[in-house]
Amino acid sequence: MNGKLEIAQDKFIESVGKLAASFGLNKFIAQLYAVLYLSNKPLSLDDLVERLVVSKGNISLNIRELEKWGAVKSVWIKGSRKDYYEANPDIKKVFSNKIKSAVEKRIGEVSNMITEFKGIVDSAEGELTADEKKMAKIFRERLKRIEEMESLASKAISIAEKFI
Amino acid sequence: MNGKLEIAQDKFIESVGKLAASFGLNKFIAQLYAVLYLSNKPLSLDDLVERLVVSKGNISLNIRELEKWGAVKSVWIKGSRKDYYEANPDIKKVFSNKIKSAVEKRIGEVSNMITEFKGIVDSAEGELTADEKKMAKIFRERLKRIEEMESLASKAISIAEKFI
DNA sequence: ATTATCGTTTAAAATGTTTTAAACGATAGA
DNA sequence: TCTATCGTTTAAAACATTTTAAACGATAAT
Repeated sequence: MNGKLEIAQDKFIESVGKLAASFGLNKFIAQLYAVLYLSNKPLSLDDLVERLVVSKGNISLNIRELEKWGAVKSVWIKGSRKDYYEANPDIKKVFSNKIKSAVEKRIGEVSNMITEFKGIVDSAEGELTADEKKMAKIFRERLKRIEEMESLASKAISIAEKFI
Repeated sequence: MNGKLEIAQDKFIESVGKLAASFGLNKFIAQLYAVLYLSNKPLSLDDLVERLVVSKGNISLNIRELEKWGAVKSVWIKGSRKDYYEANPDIKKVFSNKIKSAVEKRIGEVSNMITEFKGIVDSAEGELTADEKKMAKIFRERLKRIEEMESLASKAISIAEKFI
């Protein structure tokens, strides 16, 4: 490959890694996707080892994670025993799917948390002093705000779906 | 405080920590906000040390981070030498501000990255073989997809602003 | 002026995460 | 059947982040 093209690509890969890290994601997994995303042909595990200079095990592990996200799929190449991988080129969809499922999962968790919290507070109501009743009231009011946010997030997801 | 209320609060704090961690954020900083968010009165550093059982330094450090985000502000209490803190109760705004600034920052970074990448690829154009020209073409096409996503994200932010 | 009480800083310890190297099982090819 | 080539697994090493404890400067109280 032409030197400049490789340099350009390396810069890209580096930036993608930093970007992922700044979001608290694993830097390497993003770089792995980046390599496949820029490739004009499916790549094998060994190709990726060579391109990224990391262990085979690492790639194996993270490729499967990318597959789970629908960001990468394996392709069969006639006459080769190796597995080949290619990136889902619809990066917009890859991103939005990931965000959507992440948000949905968390909305569920928050919902459970609130239910549990409310339940305990309600069950305590009978045994509370006047001051504690005030506190319980504050708890309920603050929980309501969280619930509002939750429903807003749900709405946001359904709106976003129409756009993407 | 009534035992059940404290248990309820502890569960809440625990869940908030897990939630934050699952987003790749610092678990403790979220728990710190949670304690203040549920409190009916401003709390001092020492109050927080007692409630969360962590070092003073840790709280000092993370409170300032929360202040940066506009999630917490310090309040002055007459007759006390201590600093007191209270949570911004508008949790919706705290969240959306944080998300907005995070996304905006990253859009800028991606934009720079693309510009740089494009520049290098273009500068190489003259010295490329036929195959490499094909590759450069693919790079440009893939970059265009990222740019589309970028502009979509910008649009999403401005739409979201009207809702929140 | 001296002491006590604050919040902050920081180097080191504790903890958590990622990466590797090596062993392994599965399967294709000889 | 035996060997070579795959991808996967996993325990340990490398690395990164978080937390602490102790020292510190600033300021209030005595």
